[in-house]
Amino acid sequence: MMKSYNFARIEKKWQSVWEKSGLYSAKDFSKRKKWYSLVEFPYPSGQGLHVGHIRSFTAMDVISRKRRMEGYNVLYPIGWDAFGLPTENYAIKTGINPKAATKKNTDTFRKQLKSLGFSFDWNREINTTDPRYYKWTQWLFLQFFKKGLAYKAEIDINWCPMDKIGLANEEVIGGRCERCGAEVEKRKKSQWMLKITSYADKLLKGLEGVDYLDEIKTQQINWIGRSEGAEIKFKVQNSEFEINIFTTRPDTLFGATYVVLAPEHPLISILKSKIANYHEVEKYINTARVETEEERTAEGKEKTGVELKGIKAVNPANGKEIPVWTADYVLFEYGTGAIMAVPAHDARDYDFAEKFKLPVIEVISGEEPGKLWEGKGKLVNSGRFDGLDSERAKEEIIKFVKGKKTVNYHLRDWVFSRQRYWGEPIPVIHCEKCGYVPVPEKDLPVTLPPVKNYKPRDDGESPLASVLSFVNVKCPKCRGRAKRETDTMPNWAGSSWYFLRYIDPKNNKEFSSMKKMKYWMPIDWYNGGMEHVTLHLLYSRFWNQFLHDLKLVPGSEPYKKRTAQGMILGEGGIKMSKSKGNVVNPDLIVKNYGADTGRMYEMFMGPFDRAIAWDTKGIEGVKRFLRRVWETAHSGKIIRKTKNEKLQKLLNSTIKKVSEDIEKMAFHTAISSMMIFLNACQEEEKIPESIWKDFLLILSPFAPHITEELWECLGNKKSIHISPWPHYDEKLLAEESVEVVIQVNGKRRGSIFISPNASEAEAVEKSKSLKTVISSLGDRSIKKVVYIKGKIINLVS
RNA sequence: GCUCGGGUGGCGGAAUGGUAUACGCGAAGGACUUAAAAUCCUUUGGCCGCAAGGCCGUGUGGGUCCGAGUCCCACCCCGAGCACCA
Repeated sequence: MMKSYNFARIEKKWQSVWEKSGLYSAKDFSKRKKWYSLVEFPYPSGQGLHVGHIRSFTAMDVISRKRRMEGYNVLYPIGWDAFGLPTENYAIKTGINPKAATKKNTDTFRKQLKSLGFSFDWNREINTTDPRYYKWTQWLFLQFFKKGLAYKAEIDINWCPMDKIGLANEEVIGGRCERCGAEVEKRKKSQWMLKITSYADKLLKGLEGVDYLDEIKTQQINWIGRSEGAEIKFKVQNSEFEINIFTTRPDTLFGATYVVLAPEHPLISILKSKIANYHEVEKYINTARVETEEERTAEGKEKTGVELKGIKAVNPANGKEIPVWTADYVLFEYGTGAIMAVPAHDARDYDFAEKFKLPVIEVISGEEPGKLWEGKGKLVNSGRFDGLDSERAKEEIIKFVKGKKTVNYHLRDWVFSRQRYWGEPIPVIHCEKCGYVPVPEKDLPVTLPPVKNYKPRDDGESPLASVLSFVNVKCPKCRGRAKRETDTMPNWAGSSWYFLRYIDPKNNKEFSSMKKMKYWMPIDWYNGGMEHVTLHLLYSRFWNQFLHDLKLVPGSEPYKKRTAQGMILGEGGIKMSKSKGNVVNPDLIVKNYGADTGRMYEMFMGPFDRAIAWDTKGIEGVKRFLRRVWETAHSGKIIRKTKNEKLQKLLNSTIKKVSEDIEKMAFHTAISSMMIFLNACQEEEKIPESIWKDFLLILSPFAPHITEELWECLGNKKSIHISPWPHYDEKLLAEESVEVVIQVNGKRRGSIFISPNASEAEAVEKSKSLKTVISSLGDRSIKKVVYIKGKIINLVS
C-alpha cells in the first residue's frame, strides 16, 4: 500500500530539520558569490498575515532558493515594520500597550511565516520598534539634522475639532473625520521636515543606472516631476506688491488673460483692504482649505474660484491690466502658489475661462485655430516675438520681462513629525538659549516612556508632552533648563534603512559595519508592492544617497533591481477586507492544503505583476498536481538504469522554460510547463531516475517540502535546496520535424510537418499538395511567398 | 483631475508581428462504486454542416503590414498611487 501524501507531517518535519541545520543562514564574507534578496518587511497588523504577503515572499523565496542551488551565498532576511497608526489606534481604543500588542502580532506573523517554509535567515530578524533598532534610526536622523537637512516649518495638518486630534489623510473621508464624522479643519503646525528636494536631481540621475521595472522608473520620474520653467513677476496695479508666478510656458506670456492665486496665498490677506468682495473671497478660501488636494482636483469637479475685485495685475509682456482670481485648482505647495492663466494653451485654464467667461487669446498657432492647443508652434499675437518658434521664444521672453529661469519639482519636502505616541521619538532638545540641540550620541536611544493614555492631547501635541520626566531635561550644550521634542517620526523612518541593519543586526556600536555592507550591498533584487514605489522607495533611496555622501554606506543606490507584485483581491475581484468578510486566512490554507500547495497556487494564479482575485476552486488544480507528483514518485515507475528519449527532450525544454521564467517572474508559466511535463510522465511506463531527479530539482523552489522528502526517499543525503540547479542542453532543443502553418492570403488553410531547415521551394511544393490550399487558391497563381522557417508559409495570390 | 498599469472562452489566464485560447478551474458525458466523494477517460469559443470543411471571433472605431491580441491614432471601461495608511 502506497503511503499517501501527508503534507502536514512532511512540512513540519522539514521545517524543523532546516531550522536545526541552519540551512538558510547567510554567511558573512563567504568566498562564494553573494546574493541579497529583499522583500518589503511586513507591518505586523492584528489581522495576521495576508495572502498578499505570501505572494511577494514566495516569489523572492523561489528566486533565493534558485540562487542557492546556483552556488550563491544568499541573504534573504525578514523583520517587522512595527511602528504605526493601526497599533496606536488599537491602544487608544483598548488601552493595551502598543509594545505588548506588537509582541503578540509579531509572534503570530513569525509562526505563520515559518509554517510556509520560507527560506528566511531568522537569525537576522529585526523590529523597528526595538530600542536597539530605533537607536540607530534616531542616530541617522541626527546626521540629517547636523547637515541642515532636517528643519522646522509651518505645515497645514488635518484637524478634527471633535476628537481634538491630527488626522492622516487616510483618516479623512470626504472632508470628515473617519471616527466621529466631524468636518475636518486645516491647522498650521510646526513640523520637522526632511529636505528630500535637495536630492531631487540625484534621485533622478540614480535611476539611470538601476534595473527597475519601467513603470516603476516612470512613476518615480513623474513623482519627482522636474520641470524647467520661469518665475515671472506681475505687478499689482496701484500697489508696491508683485505676484510672482511660476510657469513652464513663458512663451505663452502674451496670452495670459488673468492671474490665479492659490487660496492659501499670503498676498490675499495682505491686500485685504483693496479687495472689494473680501467677505466672499474669505468664504471661498475657508471652504477650499478644508478640502484635500485630491478633492480639489477630483474627477468631474467643476472649476470654482472667486475674482479678487478691485485688484488688477499687469502683464509684464504687454502692460495690459488683467484680473486676479483665487481658485482651488492652483496649489500653494507647488511652484510659487500663483499662476498666470493662458486659457488658449492650458486645459485647466481653458475650462476655468470658459466657465467664468474670461478672454481667450491665442498666442501659439496650433493645428486648429481657435481650439485649445497645448503643443509647440509659432508665436502669434505676441508683439515682436511673432513668428518665433515656441521653444526659442521661452528664452527670449524670459529675458524680455526679466524673469528668472527656475527648475521646479513636483516633489515636496518630507513632513517628518507626527504628534503621536507609537513612533521613534525625535532625538532633539529645545533650549531657549541654544535652540534645537541634538541629543548626544551616548544618550541614544531616546526611549518611549510609558504613558497612561495613548491619545494625542487636546492641544494636538503628542501624549509624550504630558510625561514631564520625559519633557523636562537639561540642555546638552549649556546645561540650562530645556524641553525635549515630543514629536515622533513617521513609520517611513524605520523602513528607510532597514536593509542595512539586516547586514549587521546585532551591532551595538554602529548602525551597520562598513566591512559587512561592502560585502552584501547593494541589494541584488528587491520586490514589493507597486503602491510603495513613490513614497517608501524614494525615501529609502534618499537616505541611502545621503549616507553615501557622508561616506557611511558603500554605494549611492541601494537597490540594483526592483520589481513589484500585483495585489491579491477577494473572490469576485474586490479588495479583501474584514468588513466584507472576504479575507482568506493563510492558516486555513496551510492546514487544509499544505504550505507547498498554498505557495504554488499563489505563484500559479496569474501574472505576478497583476492584481488578481482569489479563487478557492483554483487551488484544487495545484493540490492535484502535487498529489500526482507524490503518486508518480511512489508508483514504481522511477527506474534507475533506463532511458527515455522523449521524456529527456521534454525535460530539457522544461528546465529551460522554468529557469528563464523564474528570472522573468513568470512563475505561472513555469508551473504550467512543469504540469505539462508531469502529464507526459504519466503516459510513460518507465521514468529514468535521473530525469525525475532533475524534475524535482526545478520544482523544489516552489514546493520545498515535498521535493525535499522525495529527494531523501531517492537516497540523497544532502538537502535538495543546496544541490546544483540542472542545466539544459541547447542541442536537444532542436526538432527534426515541426508543424508549419500554411496560409493563403493570410488565412490558415492547413499545416505540414517538415524539417525546420527545409528550403522555401520544398515547403511551397509540399503545401501546394494540400487539398484546402488547392481549393482556396482556385485558378489564381501565387504572386508572392512569405516563408518563416519552422513557423509559417503564406501564399499570396 | 494628474501619473502608472490593464481589457483575450463560462472563469484565472497562454501567445519573440507568424497555428488565438497552452496550463489550470468549471461544466457535460462515460468508467469505477450499493451510493457519494475521490480518481481515471472523452468533449468543451460562437455559428453552419452527417462529414470534409466554411464563416465569425482578443473592449470600440479607424490605420500600417503578405500577416495584428501584439505596432500606430482616437475613444470607452477597469485597477493602483496621489505625499500623515503601511
